[in-house]
Amino acid sequence: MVRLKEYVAPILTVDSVIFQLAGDTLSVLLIQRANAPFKGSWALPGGYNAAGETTHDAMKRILLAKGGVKTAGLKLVEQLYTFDTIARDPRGHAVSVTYMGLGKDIVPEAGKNTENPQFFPIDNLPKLAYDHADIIRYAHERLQNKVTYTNAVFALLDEFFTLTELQMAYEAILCRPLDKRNFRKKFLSLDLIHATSEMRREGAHRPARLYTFNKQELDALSRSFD
Amino acid sequence: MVRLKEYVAPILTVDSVIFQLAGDTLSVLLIQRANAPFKGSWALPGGYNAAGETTHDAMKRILLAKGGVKTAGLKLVEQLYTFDTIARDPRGHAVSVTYMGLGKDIVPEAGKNTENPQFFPIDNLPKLAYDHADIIRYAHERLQNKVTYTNAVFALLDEFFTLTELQMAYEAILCRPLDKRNFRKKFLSLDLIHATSEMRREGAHRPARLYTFNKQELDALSRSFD
DNA sequence: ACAAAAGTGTTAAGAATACACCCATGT
DNA sequence: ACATGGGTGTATTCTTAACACTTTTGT
Repeated sequence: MVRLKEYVAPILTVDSVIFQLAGDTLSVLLIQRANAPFKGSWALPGGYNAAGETTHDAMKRILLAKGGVKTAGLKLVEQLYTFDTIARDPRGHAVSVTYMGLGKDIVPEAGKNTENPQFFPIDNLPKLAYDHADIIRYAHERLQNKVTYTNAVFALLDEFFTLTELQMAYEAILCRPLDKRNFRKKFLSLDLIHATSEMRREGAHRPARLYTFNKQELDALSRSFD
Repeated sequence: MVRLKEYVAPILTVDSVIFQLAGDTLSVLLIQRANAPFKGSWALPGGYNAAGETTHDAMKRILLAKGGVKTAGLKLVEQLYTFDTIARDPRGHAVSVTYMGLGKDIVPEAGKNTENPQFFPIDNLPKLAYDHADIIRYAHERLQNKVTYTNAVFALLDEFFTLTELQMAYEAILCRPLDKRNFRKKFLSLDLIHATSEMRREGAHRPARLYTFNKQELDALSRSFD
């Protein structure tokens, strides 16, 4: 058993995978590291979690400082997994708690400590520092699962959206085409969304009805989608 | 941004939820705390994770030291979630990485530092220290999900088992009765198990055919069970 | 012969899949 | 009038759910 007097805690870090839809592709927020190690490399926004700060608070602080993104602008934040096989720091063993965040129209704002935050399409990522490519893959899988048994997509869409936008979101996340008629029939039968009286008209074609989610919070589906 | 020279890591701890089937009920390994805080209370086996040790190694070490259980005897170990809202330690903020372990016929062995490890039926737990009741609830939910989309039950059964035992395992985990004929039809159609030529005879009734899993490792189902 | 658990099939309802044309608008 | 994306229905297959009796053994 570890004696308390000898106890030295491992380094604790937090990394965030922030997703949003850019047009019809899923994209991830990356920063370009300002410091060693991996200085200049692209990486997930992450940093040290000091004593007295919850991992979620650390995530908020670091995301704003390095990524220029306010957590309040995310519609869903969820803890993913804790990775501890990486030697993140020259001082030794580090443990990284990872979070996934979802939002819409996120614009990273440059600040004193931001490290060139940019969104990259998930299927066209630059070479990444650490094991961040693995973390993103893990987050993507989690998101794919999440949208099949919950209403989590709401967090990637505007409050009001068309069924085509909804379908495009699913296609971007699941990386495969879906049948339009079946998609609509099924999704409407799930009782997660309802039509509004509003239409959106844009371009030389029939206007689209706008829908909205019954709840802007995470909700489990009665039966799994797709 | 945190200056490295000022950086003090939070305390890192690891807690394990070890499940096994006792007869036809799911049970959890608990220990009776030997030290403050919560001295004398029942709790999950858990302890400090020192620098230089992965959380998984810490879990193994602590489970053996306090719980008298060798991790090698578990058929499946999986990280659950990282909790950091608890004030586990008088010295301040602590972060706890939790693991779930599944096994069969686990017998905790008393040792120098074991703290009276015992299995308790999940529906009849004593009052627990910390937020451990929440952690167990979380683990149980995860297990319920896991057995519906993977072959994870294998880790709670012997290598050879009867279909009745398999069904009883599912009923214990899901906490509801299942239809015998539908259960067998469905499970056999999933291609996870196969019949052996062996039968088990016990008691004054027809002997039961023994089955075995095709793989003794985690495998995703083609379609979700139940 | 009886008690006890093992084993087995059918039907009906619901869900998933495959698939092609008309509609409303702007230019 | 035409180009563009929005919107809609049906038939088939597969999956789920409900349900009760016969078989094999030990005593």
